Amino acid sequence: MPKEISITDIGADQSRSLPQHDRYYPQRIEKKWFERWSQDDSLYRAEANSTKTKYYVLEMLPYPSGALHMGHVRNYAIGDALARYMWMNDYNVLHPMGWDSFGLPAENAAISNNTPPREWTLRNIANMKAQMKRLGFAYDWSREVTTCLPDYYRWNQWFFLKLFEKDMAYRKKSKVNWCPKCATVLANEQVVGGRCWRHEDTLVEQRELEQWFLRTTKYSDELLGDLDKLEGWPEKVRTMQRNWIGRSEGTLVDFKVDESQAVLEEFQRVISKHLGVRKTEVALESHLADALSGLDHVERVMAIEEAFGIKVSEADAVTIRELSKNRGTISVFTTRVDTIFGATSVQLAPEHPLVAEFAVNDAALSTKVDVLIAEQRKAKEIGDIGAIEKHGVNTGRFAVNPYNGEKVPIWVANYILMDYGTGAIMSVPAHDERDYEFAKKFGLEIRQVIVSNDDSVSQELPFTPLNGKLVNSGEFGGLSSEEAIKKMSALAEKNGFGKATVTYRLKDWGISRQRYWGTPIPMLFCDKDGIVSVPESELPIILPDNVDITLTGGSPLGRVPEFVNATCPKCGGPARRETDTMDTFVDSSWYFYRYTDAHNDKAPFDSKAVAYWFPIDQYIGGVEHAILHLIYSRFWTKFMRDMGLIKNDEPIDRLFTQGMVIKDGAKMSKSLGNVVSPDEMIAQYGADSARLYSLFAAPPDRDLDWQESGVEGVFRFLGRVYRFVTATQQPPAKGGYTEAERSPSARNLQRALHQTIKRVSRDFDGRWHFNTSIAALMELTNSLTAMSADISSGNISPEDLAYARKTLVLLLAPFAPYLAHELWETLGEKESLLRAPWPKYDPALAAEDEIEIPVQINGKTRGRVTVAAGSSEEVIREAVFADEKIKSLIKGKQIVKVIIVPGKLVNIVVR
RNA sequence: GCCGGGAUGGCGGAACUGGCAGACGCAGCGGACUCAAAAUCCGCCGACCUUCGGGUCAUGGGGGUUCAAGUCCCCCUCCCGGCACCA
Repeated sequence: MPKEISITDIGADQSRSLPQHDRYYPQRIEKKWFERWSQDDSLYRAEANSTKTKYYVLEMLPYPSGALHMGHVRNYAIGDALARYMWMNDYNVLHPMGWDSFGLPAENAAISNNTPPREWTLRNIANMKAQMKRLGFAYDWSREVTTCLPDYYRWNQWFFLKLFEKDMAYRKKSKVNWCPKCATVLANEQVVGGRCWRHEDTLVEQRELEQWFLRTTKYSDELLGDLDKLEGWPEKVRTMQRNWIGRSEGTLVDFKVDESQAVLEEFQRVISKHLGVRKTEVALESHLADALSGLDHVERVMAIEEAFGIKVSEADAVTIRELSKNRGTISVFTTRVDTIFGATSVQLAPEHPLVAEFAVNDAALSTKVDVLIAEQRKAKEIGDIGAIEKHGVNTGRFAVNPYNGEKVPIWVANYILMDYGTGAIMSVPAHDERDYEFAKKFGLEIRQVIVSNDDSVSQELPFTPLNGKLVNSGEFGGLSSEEAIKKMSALAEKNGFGKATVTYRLKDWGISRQRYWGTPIPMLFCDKDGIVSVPESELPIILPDNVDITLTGGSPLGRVPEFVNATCPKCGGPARRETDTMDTFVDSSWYFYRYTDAHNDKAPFDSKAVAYWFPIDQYIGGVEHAILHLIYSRFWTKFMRDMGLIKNDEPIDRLFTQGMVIKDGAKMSKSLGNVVSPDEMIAQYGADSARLYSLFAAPPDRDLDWQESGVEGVFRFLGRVYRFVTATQQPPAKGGYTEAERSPSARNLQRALHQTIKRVSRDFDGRWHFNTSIAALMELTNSLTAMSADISSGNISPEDLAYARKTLVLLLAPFAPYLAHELWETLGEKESLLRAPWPKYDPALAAEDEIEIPVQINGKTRGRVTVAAGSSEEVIREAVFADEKIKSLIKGKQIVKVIIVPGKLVNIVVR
């Protein structure tokens, strides 16, 4: 059963044993309100049919690892403060929470503790939910989403069927990333520097597997273009997504493979063998070579036999036939087609299919290519493909540059990537640094075809800028690079040897996982009908319990015959179920839509509910999801829109990424042993202090350096607030104050309150620097405490004091809800604090009566004068020149200039 | 290499649009209360000089713009994060 946090455990605090009436005693207060909220949390619920403006605030749902850590507390404290602030500003707030509860840790726990994943996960959820409640987070639990339960994952399956229907999900055999520790495939997004995103020490391997893919690339352009619209997102995240999508405009150019040279060489070999001389001694006269190139291979063999009086063996004839085959074209992708007259070779990735063909009859080439492949793999494994030294092999074949008919050698090189572009490039050493380096090393020709328009610019090779003009480029000579790119692309398209195109780094999303604890993919394999989808009416395909989990031997579900064996819905014959499960990022790609209608069993959600709540007004979470979750969920949104299910193009209007929680210079982690448990914090200082400190110690977007002693500080602050509200003496009633009659002390009080209202509200509405909001509340509390003499002497009316107490409590409510609720009740307020109106800022009351203006002489502060607020330049000038100190300082000097910034400062420039 | 973010006291951090650098908090020092401690309250708290009035220097380094620069411009160093032989 779930282990609820025992509240009585928490209250045991022996060191502080003073009478409780004048002491802040969080354990007592928090216990009381915890119990009340446990009985009734209806105020945390979003309202149905509300006339208020909606506000959807969401924190990223956690993986139920077992217990909350301070990073969670910080994340949720930010969201909770915002939710409470919006409630107090009369919005209809949706603030839900759920569990991203499929995933590998549950399987690992199953193996090491012999606990079924389901049980382990649900127990963790119960524990973490109790912690969240203990921390006082105001979630609408009636909408809780748990992704590992069938009422949720059935809709993953439903979506998969829709994706399959629309040809947005497909099955393909391909090279995939494999993490040996996870014993499963990883998406490209889950590989970080060649290593598994979960296992920093584990290198990802490449395996060839049949996988389900989602066509994320269909939305490449939209995913990229719409980033410009997401103005409420951090620039950093948008940039990371732009880089990830990696759009680049360029030109595809087809180079025809020319075999005549290789054929000639083969003839040389054959002839030299027969004549018993070295290959180089066989001179093929050029006319013969030309003649050969026009013949088919049989005619070639006959021609050679006749000319040299030899008999070509059957085996050699076969080789010649192979070499004579037209091997088609090599398509290269380039962003600089303007440099193509400088292309002096074509370079293929070692794993390019053509390379294997070339190597079939060339053992030497094959061996060399294997070395290149090995080098490339190794580099990928270290995670630094740039670190390997450039290496290449000449295939002896040639390709024809379609722009000038020139034959250039075809090489294979270890720095060419198969998975970008076409896996082949044209090499232009004069105008590309990498090609230059390669050409130098292997003695390839370097031919400059772009020159600078500007003589003052250094033209040292490689000359790469785009602002030159073409030379040695036939009909294109003299054009600027930009013009040339357009014209040359157009020519390629017209003549059918290429076209302008766009290439992306983004790949389709491989979602198959060879694991147990995930959503079963609702597909069947039938010997007769092939791949068949499960009929919608049969959903959900339930993930079976009692499965033997091991990390070897493929998908655990494959060992459950009751699961695997099914009936083909088309032919009624036997069929085999897909035993892979879905990537857990599928779960989190649309969970926030489910919150709008969490109990719908007819559809993933009601479109009307989504139309009302979406987009999410404010999403809050760690920057580590900048690519993964945030790109998948944008994709999912676009797909659902195209299905007609929703209207919004993007799921999230504003995104906030909070910093990490650091301790002793490192990210808090179990392995480093520097974790601070929220439970300990709560036990010692209370939930309010834990929350408040996580907001106070640093601006939310920066990393937070956790210092135990800092918590002590906010705890003391809460104690001062508690004492001010509960223990300050009620002043004697004088009654009948008008605004004009207010004592200076009372004016000061009003001013302090309204200045604080302004500062705290500003932080919520703008930049979210809650550390300064809390500092403002501390300053307010300090000045209220300092006014105690004024209060007890009756200089402040009971009404003003009551307003001060009430305002302080209201301003504190988003940050320290337990104490605020307690004090609110102490003040005799009947209305719920969560719906009490946020204090309104009155500029007139916040205004200063008098201000002190610093007076600088030549930019250095030398004195100050006090004038009425809002004084004109003239008044200030008079006050400054009447000041004795200033007078003596400028005596005998020539005044060059007097700068007066009303309300700010005065600067007198003297000589 | 490219992109994004940083660098301010012993520490975490303030300083909104160029206008008193160091708010607020921690730690430290001194004091009050107390038999004592805890708790609480008050004062001091960047460096150097000082005739105790004040003065000089200080926001990673160097230059510049300006009456005035932590803030704007140019150059450089270092740190964090992301991407990276992407053709």
